[in-house]
Amino acid sequence: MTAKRWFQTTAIDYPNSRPHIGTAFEKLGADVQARYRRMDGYDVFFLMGNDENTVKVSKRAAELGQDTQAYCDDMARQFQEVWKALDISYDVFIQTSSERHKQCCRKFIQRVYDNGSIYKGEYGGWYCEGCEEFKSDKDHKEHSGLCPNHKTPLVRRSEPCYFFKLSAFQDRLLKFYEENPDFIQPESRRNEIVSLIKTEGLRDVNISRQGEQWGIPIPFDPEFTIYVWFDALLTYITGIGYGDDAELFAKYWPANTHYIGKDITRFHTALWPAMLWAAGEKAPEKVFAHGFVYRKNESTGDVEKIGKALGNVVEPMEVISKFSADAFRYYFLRECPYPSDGEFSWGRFADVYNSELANNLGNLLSRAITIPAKNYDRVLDGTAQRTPDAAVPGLNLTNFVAELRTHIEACRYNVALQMIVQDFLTPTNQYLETNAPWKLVKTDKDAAKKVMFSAIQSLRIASILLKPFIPRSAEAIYTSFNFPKSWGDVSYDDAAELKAQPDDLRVTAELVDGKVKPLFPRIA
RNA sequence: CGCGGCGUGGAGCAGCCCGGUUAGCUCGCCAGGCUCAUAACCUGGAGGUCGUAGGUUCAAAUCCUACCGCCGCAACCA
Repeated sequence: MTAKRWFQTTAIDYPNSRPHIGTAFEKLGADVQARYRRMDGYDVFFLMGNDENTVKVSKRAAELGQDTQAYCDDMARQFQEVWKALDISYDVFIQTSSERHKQCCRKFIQRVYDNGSIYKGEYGGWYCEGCEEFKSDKDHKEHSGLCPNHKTPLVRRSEPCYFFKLSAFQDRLLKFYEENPDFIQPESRRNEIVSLIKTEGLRDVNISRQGEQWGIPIPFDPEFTIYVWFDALLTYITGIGYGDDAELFAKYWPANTHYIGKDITRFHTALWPAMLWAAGEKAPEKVFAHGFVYRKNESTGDVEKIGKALGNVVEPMEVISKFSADAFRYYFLRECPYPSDGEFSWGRFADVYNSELANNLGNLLSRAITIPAKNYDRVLDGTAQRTPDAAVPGLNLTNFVAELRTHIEACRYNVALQMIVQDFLTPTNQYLETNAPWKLVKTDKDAAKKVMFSAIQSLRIASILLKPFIPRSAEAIYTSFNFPKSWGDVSYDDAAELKAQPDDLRVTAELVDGKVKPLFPRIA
């Protein structure tokens, strides 16, 4: 019984440098979706990986005097170390240099060849004899026909190669976009691709390289290797058993969503479906192109693209080790809209962290734990079997959760988090302020108890709503009290109603001298 | 005329598609309250000719036109 399955992927990364915060942003957004779907009972398969069969990678390894495979394996280890530190809940991590991937690739390309969508031709381009490689038309234009490295004239050169008949799929693609308006998300990206294809059209693409040692040899002509893009996209199906596990493949394909960066939208929305069709497979259901994270230069105020050239790379580990994985997750998910672009600066990071995580959420938890601990010896007796009053009475919880779901499913994580904070957590703090249980307890201990019972119910709901975003902290909140349902089983629907529980509500959090350890210590 | 996005109080954003109460939110700033809590929390306040110029309309941040400025993509930069 697999009523609901959910197969999602992120783009696979070039391992020629360690992941930076922009790379992590993509994985984060995908991870929230995976966690959210799991809470909803989906059988989730989340695939990630590294794209290793490129000349750049073998060159980088050579620079370091390392064996290419050993270099790739080490980078794969380092990437996964970062993803694990960020609590990215992937199920499988594919290295394209793995033998399994290569074998499945060969099967795929052979099938496309047999189906007549690959032909041999000549590729012409601007070649630098010093670099021994082709330069792009852009390089040619920008450097007035000279090699950017050698400053020598580029020469026109052509060599035999294999082309994929992408142009043959143009009409089918346009029709597909029309019939599946959600295929490319967000909408702005869809418009971009559609107009691009309509105005410029699609050309056949060179999918081979000649005379390379590193890469996957083409089965029907081993003199050539498969061009990285053709091979990289195939990760999405070789990772779920294409070519060697028909059952697994049938279960998960077509993918529900590919999460990618906006720069590679055309590969995923034009080349990829066409490749699949050429091999007799279905296109994926959706491609979500997220925005980029830029770096705000704190001294000049300029917004810069992240890159080694500018020396402004921030590594995820730098943030994680200084603060926490959840702090990292929260900042990017709350501050940077996934469908468009966002910015990072340490100053802004501290602002968001302090105001929302420390002051609003963290402090609320501290208040909710300390008052029962001090005045009721941790136990709110008489609350068993009773349904608490709403701490946020004006809010229709059912509608609220439904609206949050809509935002999460559309990857508007920033909007969802804003709603949780502004429409739920802040009002809960206001509720405490209005009812002042610390004062009320002196005159009416039972009334004060009811207030706390309601406030703590808000924390139960908030922790569930926050679970996909900041899993560890959400768990810490939930397990600070004896809520009956086990943390692993909670779903978003559990947040949609105020719930009674069999036992009296009790504070189970660990206390030191009657105090809780702050969930998010303020950044000074 | 390559494609796309953006320009709203000091900073960051929402609102615009489907024009109409005192233009909303977060941070910062100022004043007050509270003291359970992580110098946290709550209330109030100052601060905006909604890029510019026209147009449509009883009415425009919201629709139309032109212009200015910033940014991204342009088929191996997440």
